[in-house]
Amino acid sequence: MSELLLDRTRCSVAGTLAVVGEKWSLLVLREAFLGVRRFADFQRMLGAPRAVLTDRLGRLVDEGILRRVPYQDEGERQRHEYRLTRKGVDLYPTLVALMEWGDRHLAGEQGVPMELRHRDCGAPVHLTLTCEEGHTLEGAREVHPVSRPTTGD
Amino acid sequence: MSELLLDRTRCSVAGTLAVVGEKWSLLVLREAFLGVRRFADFQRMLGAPRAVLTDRLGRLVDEGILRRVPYQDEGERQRHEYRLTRKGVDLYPTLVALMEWGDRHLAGEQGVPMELRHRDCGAPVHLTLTCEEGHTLEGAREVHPVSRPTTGD
DNA sequence: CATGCTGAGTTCACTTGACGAACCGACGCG
DNA sequence: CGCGTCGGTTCGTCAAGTGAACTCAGCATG
Repeated sequence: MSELLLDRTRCSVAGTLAVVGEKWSLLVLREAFLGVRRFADFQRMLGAPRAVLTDRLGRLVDEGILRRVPYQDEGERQRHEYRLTRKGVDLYPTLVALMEWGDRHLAGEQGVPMELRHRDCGAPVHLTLTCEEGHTLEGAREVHPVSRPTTGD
Repeated sequence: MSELLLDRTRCSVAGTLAVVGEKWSLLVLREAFLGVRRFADFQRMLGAPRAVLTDRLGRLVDEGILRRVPYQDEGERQRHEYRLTRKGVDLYPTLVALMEWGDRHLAGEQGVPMELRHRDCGAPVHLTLTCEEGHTLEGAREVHPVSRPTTGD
């Protein structure tokens, strides 16, 4: 029960959602992981309103999740494209987690829309909970949350 | 480049976000994983407007992620509490993924607010990408997405 | 040189959603 | 009976998302 009394204002879940929890943000990132880089392509793939897309891309750049990189096609003026930074690439497990849940609980009779394979061996890839001792955990019941309020003082 | 032309309307990321992507939904679930079950406790921990909380809880129940369970304290009338279903528990990796990203990229000088430990051995728990051959992947670069459009017909 | 096209935005009117405070109704209690 | 609590609902306001129209730079075309 003591867990219920913890301060959760600094919770990292809330923090992350404050950064990427707005509508379209995670879908923009999904596209980025699938190789989309240009404004028009994001727009075409997502169908999001342009104003929202402008805002989300700008915000993700501000947060250091995407970076704007200039490029110039032949016979075209210079434009810029959006690429994942390290910080952005680190969001990959979040997208995989969302995808796996949808695959398990929302996929219709057509099966899952997309599979992730290990580039080296071709085997399907999954997210697993593991501890630093090397054990594989089956689920949330085997995890014990420990609060660390203001450690170090 | 062919990836760019895939149909992504059935994408599981989008599907999952349609279910739990609204504001507060994932924070409600965070609280549920930390043991919160009652309306008033959700409200107190989150500070969300009551109308929104009513809506989100109802929606999560409709989606089969939470279920309403009647209970009765001594000297109290019967009420009901909200508990995670199997489908809800399966969202745990999503929350862990969000938390780990926040821990890595948003934690200030106070360190991370909460740690997850293996209940059995006490070691810190992390999400890892693994393939069915048992390899541990370092990140998104080692994953190859394979579309499976309308398999089976 | 005027015209048009394209990518990337911006502006605008409209609808939807979030917010916070007030109100409601069932129930147990003194 | 009046009071307090829990779990909601209602309401006015304000922020956010939506889609269509407009803008603007620069290359290309006639």
